[in-house]
Amino acid sequence: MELLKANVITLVEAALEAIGGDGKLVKSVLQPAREADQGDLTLPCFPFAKALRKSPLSIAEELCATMEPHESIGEIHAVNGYLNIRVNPVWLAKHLLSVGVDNGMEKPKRSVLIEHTSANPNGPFHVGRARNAILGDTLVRLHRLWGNEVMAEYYVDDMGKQVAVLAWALNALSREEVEALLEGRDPPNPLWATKPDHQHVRWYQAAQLLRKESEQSTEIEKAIGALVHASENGDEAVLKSFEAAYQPVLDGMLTTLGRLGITYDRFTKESVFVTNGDVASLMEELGTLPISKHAENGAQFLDLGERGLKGKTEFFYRRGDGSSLYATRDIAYHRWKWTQSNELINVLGEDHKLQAQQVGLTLEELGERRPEVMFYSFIKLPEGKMSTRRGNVVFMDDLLEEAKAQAAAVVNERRPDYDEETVATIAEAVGTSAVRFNIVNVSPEKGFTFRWEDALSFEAGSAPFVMYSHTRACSILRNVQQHLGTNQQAPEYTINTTMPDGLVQLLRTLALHDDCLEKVIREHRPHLFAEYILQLSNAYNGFYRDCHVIEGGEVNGFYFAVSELARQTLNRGMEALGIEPLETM
RNA sequence: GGGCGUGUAGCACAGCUGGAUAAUGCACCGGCCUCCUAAGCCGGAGAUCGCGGGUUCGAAUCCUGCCGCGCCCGCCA
Repeated sequence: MELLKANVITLVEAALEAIGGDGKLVKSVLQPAREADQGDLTLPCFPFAKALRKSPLSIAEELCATMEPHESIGEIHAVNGYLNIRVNPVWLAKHLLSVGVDNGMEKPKRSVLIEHTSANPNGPFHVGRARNAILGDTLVRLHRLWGNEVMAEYYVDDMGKQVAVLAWALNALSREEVEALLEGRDPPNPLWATKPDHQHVRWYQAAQLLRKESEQSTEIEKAIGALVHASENGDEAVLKSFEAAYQPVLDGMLTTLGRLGITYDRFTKESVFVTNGDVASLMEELGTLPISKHAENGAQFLDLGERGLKGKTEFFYRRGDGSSLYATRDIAYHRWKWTQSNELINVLGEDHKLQAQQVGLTLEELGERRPEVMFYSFIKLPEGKMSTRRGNVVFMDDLLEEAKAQAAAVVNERRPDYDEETVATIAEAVGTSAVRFNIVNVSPEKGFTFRWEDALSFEAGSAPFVMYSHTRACSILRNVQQHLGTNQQAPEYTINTTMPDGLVQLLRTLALHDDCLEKVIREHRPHLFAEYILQLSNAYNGFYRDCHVIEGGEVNGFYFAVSELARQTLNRGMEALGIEPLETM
């Protein structure tokens, strides 16, 4: 609890000095207590034992006796060599109700460019791709909650082989040919008959089949190769035809993402850096670097082994035919990004680790900084890796439909009096929130296996659990407003000196909000904030159990103020996690 | 073969800038709706923290060796 630490650290330092210790050590040793019943802060006294020639137990006891009192300190105890400090709930309540959950840390306003999703626009969004978008969007929202200015950017790969395949197929194959080729596969879900991503992907899949298995595969490969080559040389007609091919697909993907509340501030096309000459001049500049070398056929690479890269150290940035590679364009893109913002964060799959390192090292070689990267592991199905080709994918559109249907069943069961429209609204919010939460809730670097029963769990530890706590707080607000009638003035209150356990726990949890958010922003680990919001909901439920805001026809002003602070904090936190804060459910 | 990551209760997952009794959810056992929404609350049971060594007053956490799993090691994107 940074708030308490800031208030008591000088007292602890003074106490340690008074018994002959080095006060400067306190700063690094004084830490949040591990268990809530130990207190809020703890000072393990073991590190001081040697210098003071005393046992940690007696040091803790001496410190306990020496410490000056402070209004922020509720209790202080020496236990087993630890000095445990518990916050004074009255002081904490006063602080929280006057300045809010702000813990007093400095928050210099930063401007951050976060690039995420950036999926190839060649087919519908599937759950495997979703981790990037959900983590990225959550990171964007968390930064905004912290007060940073954020640009959320989608880098559109509009000139690679994948787009070329799509463009070629849409041009060369008729609907009948496509359907004939795909016969025997799962037919497309009729629900998405008008969604272009689900439609156009059929052409892409048919083309992939032809490339692999047909007799004309070499000619097809040649045709596609020519398109790729033309696009890399900035051929405007080809780039236009690419755009015509991918844009409807991208739009379809964005519709799906929009349903999850994921939006972007800007789309930047890869081809821009080819057509505007940035890539060409970049390659010139790279060629002047001392670590740049030539291959036999004229291709060029940097030898990054000299910069500490292990394993394969040659990083090719120019092909033998003089054209650029994806990574080259990525470097040009990053140079441009540095002109847009002074802080860059990329959300990338673990398969991009090597390339991110190559790009990062190259940027440093050019005198730029390397961007920060949040890596995540892939989502797989219980049956194994997700693959469009083998047909074991879960499309996000299907998942969201299923989530909504299951949520609707729960609502119908629990609230039989709700009308159809209300049920639909709640079900949509619960479904999408549950899906998002299921994914942000686990640490990104951990492998993730998608399971329907987990994604659609509506119990404790899920988004609906959080949503439910929030609706309770909303319900209290409504009841209080009704109680106050036309006089909407919030009731006066004094802070009780004795507080039920649930209330104290809620106050302590609220006090941790900024500590957690600060860490999450610093380390790019959104799941920690998800865990915090779960804790906060749990704490609110405890408060709800112990403290009746309206009792005997009277509104308890103090309880109401705490309930409102919790409601607002929950609400903002939910927004930051992409959980829809419903008022009733 | 090399690099990076990961391994914690039946399942899932937190903790990993070293600190006390390893947190949480699911599943399991028991209790709570004349009282602000029971999608909730309270209690119980369940863990050789992958295995072996080392550093330390103290190791799930740091170092090291082994084992399992994932990803990467294209003049692809």
